[in-house]
Amino acid sequence: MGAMTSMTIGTLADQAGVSIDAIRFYERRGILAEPQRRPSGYRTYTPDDVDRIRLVKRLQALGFTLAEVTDALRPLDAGTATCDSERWRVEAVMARLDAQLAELRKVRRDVAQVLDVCKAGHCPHGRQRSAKL
Amino acid sequence: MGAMTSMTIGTLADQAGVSIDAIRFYERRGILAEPQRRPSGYRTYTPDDVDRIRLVKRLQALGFTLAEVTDALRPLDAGTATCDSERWRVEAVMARLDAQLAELRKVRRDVAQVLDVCKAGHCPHGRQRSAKL
DNA sequence: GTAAAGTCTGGACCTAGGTCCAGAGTAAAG
DNA sequence: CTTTACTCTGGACCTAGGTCCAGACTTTAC
Repeated sequence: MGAMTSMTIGTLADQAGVSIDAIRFYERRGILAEPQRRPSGYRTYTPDDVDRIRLVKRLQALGFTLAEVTDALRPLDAGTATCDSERWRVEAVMARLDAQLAELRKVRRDVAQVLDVCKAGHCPHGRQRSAKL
Repeated sequence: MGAMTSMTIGTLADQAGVSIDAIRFYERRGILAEPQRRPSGYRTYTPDDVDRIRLVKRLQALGFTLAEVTDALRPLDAGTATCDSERWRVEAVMARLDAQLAELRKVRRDVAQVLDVCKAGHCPHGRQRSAKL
């Protein structure tokens, strides 16, 4: 007998830190696969779904749209696709993450500079001070 | 006489890489200050406005909402505030950038791992493979 | 001086990503 | 069993961030 840890939508929502409505919304959008149902019609989920949603939220927080997340996650789905045929998607995500990392570092550097000027007492006020950003 | 490089909204839009409508929208939202006007009513802008919009777009791309950007940029505006009184906003931005940097690195590491498994030929298929993410 | 291109205001409309019912059935606790 | 807590479906509604008119005026190019 397997681990058998299956949960209802409310529990999943709590564990993943999203709303019940959001979960049903993700299902409609295809971000989450159609879940198993009890005879009553109640959806049932596994702990994997918690991880899935958490990952979605992480990518989303980094600026990915839900459509992009769906694409990015496709290699992890449906056994029909092979790793070779879908790997490029993951690689695309990596490329994007790297680009974002670079941009983030640049912005950070620029903002740090503003802060330095500020600390040094040369308050960059007036409408012409943002030239360096 | 000053540099006198002033431009119309269309030029600003081109240079900053956004639409004319977006600029007027930013103005309504207070992200951009009310610009000078010609007697005709035409808005006129300076190169500083190009930089301002570019910065807004950069922060936005990193996941900041327009409201947050407005807050973050307040220290750069209106001469009434002093550097000391507004510096915390810039520091808040820095904190957020650092947090994002950390998160980005983590996600990157996780995604890289998926890719490794993939390359090693152990295709992580089926609905239970995302456990490590 | 006239035509073409640009700008003005104001409001309607759009997509993404959700939230919030209502009305009805299901599950769990006492 | 009854009460209380969940969940179901479907559709209306919401915010953010813009886009897209229409009708009228301004500027630029010829």
